[in-house]
Amino acid sequence: MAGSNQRARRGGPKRNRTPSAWPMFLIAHDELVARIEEQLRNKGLPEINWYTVLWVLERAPDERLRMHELSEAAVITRSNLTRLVDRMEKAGLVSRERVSGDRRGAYACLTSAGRDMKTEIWNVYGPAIQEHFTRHLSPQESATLHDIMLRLIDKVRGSRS
Amino acid sequence: MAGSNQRARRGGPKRNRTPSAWPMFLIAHDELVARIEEQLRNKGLPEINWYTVLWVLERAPDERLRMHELSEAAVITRSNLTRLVDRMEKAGLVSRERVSGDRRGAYACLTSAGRDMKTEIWNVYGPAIQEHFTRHLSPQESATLHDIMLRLIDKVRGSRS
DNA sequence: TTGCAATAATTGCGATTGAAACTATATAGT
DNA sequence: ACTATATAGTTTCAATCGCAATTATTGCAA
Repeated sequence: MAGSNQRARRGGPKRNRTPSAWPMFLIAHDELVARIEEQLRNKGLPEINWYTVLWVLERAPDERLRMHELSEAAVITRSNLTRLVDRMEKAGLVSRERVSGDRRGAYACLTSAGRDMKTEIWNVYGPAIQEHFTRHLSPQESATLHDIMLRLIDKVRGSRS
Repeated sequence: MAGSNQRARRGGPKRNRTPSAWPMFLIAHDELVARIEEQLRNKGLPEINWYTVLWVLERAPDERLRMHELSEAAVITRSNLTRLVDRMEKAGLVSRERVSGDRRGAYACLTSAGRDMKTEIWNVYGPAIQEHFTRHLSPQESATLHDIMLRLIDKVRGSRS
């Protein structure tokens, strides 16, 4: 393999490797989520997952979804969703209802308190996203970021099945 | 407020809002991390945090760092780091040493088993990052993503102090 | 030198997570 | 109809997390 060196740089400055975006991606995620959840907590509001569940349910036909559908739509594992819905039910934001025709199943249904809470969370969450995320991106960058994330999601999902 | 409508679209198709990149960012993170940690687990290797700690320590002068420095460099809260180092110490990958001149302090020091483990993890982690992340980005996109994440980190940190 | 705020690290505790096991019901193949 | 297999949802258990409180030490200022 002698001679296979690409552009030997004897004694020259170190080659500039393109820095990997991966570690920055991890750090940005952790810090943004930590900061935004801190802001929610400071206002006595629950965590992001609660908002996600409420958001998904509000858009669902009849504002209700089977547990497994909600699990998939909200990207929360089955067992975590069971417990999350337990807590949210205890807080009166959702209710469970039986499914006619499939006695294994359960619906998670949005309550009106849940609808209100969704708004209340958004009043803090929305501006927080704006302040810490959207605000610092050009429309161009937002679009690129969106595309990239979508592609990564698509690929990683494809690699499982 | 009558007349304040911007571009009324009576009966036309819904307006195209630019989709927010935020939810995709959250989902991409969760799915990528879940998938990559699954691959690590499948080979009997520990989670990403362990790698981060080993990586940071290896680059530190004398392969050791004060707990609070390591905490900052690895972006792990103080209390979580204490317990993470407990586990890693139990596994023989790092050791704690007293600090001369400050009896409150402790160093976390990389052991040779830790150095080996870092390599072993990287042999799976590196390719996994490539497979699920880097591989799907053009060099251009990687650079953009890196810049954006760096900027977001910078801004969110500035907003705390 | 004494007292008081700041710093380093750890710990306690309740909440949340992940993975595997479990229960109940539904569906398919024979 | 009968067994096997798949699906829905929950539960268990151990591991991890976030936060506030705690312990020990240091540095500073009166």
